[in-house]
Amino acid sequence: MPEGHTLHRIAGRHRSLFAGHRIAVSSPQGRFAADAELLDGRTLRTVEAYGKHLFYRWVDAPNLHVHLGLVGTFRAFTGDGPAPTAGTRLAMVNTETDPVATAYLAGPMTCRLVDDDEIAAVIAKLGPDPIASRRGRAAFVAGLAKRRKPVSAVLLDQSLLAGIGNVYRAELLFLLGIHPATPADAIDEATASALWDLTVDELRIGVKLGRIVTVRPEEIGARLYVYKREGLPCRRCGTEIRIDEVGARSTWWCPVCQPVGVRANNEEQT
DNA sequence: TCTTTATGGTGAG
DNA sequence: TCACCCTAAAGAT
Repeated sequence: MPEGHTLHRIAGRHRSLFAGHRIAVSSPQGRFAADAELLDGRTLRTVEAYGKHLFYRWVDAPNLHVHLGLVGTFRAFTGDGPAPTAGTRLAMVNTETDPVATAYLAGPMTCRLVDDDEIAAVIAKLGPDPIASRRGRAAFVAGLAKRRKPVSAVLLDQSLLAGIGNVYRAELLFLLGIHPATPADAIDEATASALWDLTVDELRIGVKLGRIVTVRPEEIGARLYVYKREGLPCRRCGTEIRIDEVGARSTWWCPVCQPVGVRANNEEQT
């Protein structure tokens, strides 16, 4: 499910399954039916991911912009896949390859046709995507220094950094020993820089593994340090993990490993 | 068979 | 800050 790593995984998979082929496009649910007709039978040129957004570029047809939101899912199959569910907004089928390839999109927040300018406008509102490019550290560090809100809230701001979601924000702050309520502008430059570097590394691990795994060294069955672990012992110090609301969303932290204050644990820097 | 929950974002007030 | 959108899987009954 969707943080930045998921979208880049989907883009890569869909490029390999569909790009360069004529694609049968339909809307089993019906809500995208009129637009699907404009894409049906067209050749998909490529698929791009930026932050949590997906862009499908076609030959002689408008671009498709998809954002999964909280509940959206994109499932892909090769060979005989299942029939689409009733909620399938968009179905793409490539019969030009053997085995055939199918993708079903359900529950997206956004599924619309756009022109190139609209894609540019979407990207212009986003901060650097650490998966798309390692460049962006300076902009991120400068952006943090300008914001007074708690760093845990700021990390979800896609205009500062595109692709981080609720899991990564909790895990990244744990790894650096930063209390979630720390004002963003109270974080020193070295720590902010380390936060960017760690974000790049963790998101890329997520793309590679296909899921968010921050625990190191990898323990059997353990993927995350704090996310959704309230009341359970911290994997490093045994203290009960806490949960609180930040910006209307839950976040989790260890009160010992992430003390109030600005002291960062820079052991993650190598 | 319900009810709940979710890794997200927008727009109204 | 809150209501709301969207679907599917997991959990409760």
